[in-house]
Amino acid sequence: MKNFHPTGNCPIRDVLSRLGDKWSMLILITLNANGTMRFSDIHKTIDDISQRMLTVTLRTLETDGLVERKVYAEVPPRVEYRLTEIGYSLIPHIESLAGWALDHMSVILKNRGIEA
Amino acid sequence: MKNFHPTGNCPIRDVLSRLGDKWSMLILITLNANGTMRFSDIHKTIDDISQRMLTVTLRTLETDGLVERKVYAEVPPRVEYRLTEIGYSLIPHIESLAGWALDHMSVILKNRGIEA
DNA sequence: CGGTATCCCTGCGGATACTG
DNA sequence: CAGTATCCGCAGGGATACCG
Repeated sequence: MKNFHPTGNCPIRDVLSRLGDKWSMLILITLNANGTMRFSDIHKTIDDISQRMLTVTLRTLETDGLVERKVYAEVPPRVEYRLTEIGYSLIPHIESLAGWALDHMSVILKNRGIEA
Repeated sequence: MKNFHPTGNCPIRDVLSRLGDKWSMLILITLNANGTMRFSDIHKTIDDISQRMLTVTLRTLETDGLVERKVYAEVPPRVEYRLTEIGYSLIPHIESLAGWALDHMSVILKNRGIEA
């Protein structure tokens, strides 16, 4: 019987659990689609995210090394975000997942509808 | 500026948010690796999931049409689970994501370590 | 502009006990 | 064996207000 947590904690689960939060993937593909973006640009593009969660999620992505944060010493301040190499390498996999979702969501949503 | 929620709610987000929960992907790849499995088999394979969450997650996957549930009228009861076609079609994308995680987790975990 | 700080609430998911 | 039912804690995340 094959399992996926060989012994102790599984680092794959750990890494993937981060991407499974509400905003990470969306921010990543947004940065990929638009290149370097300012904080306010991301916020305008994903307009239903709270300022707090945008900051928190970006910080996590930065910590993990998926996003690079660049602060310019100007007034008013300017902060730019872009994908790192490793962040960029993740994009195809997210896109493929999104592609699958796009292909199958109509069926899935229909399936859910029957529950009513 | 490209965004990913054209108007109103985005169904892609909706579908993906289900997979983003704690157990769905793990159950799917477990079923894929082992074929048809009984409830207790899945539980033994993923031994740190609670009985409740295994039931709940399996029901959701069944509702979405990713997993098929087959009950045998026996005593003691036997219930078998297997991937549906659509569930099976998702596997490669999960595997590719897991592969990426496996490739990059050492760097990511190291990056996180610096925060201490 | 790009954040922090604070408060608070929802709901995911764990623990435990019971059942057909 | 394969579930339900119930209770409950906690973390994710929203709203609001304030700051350099």
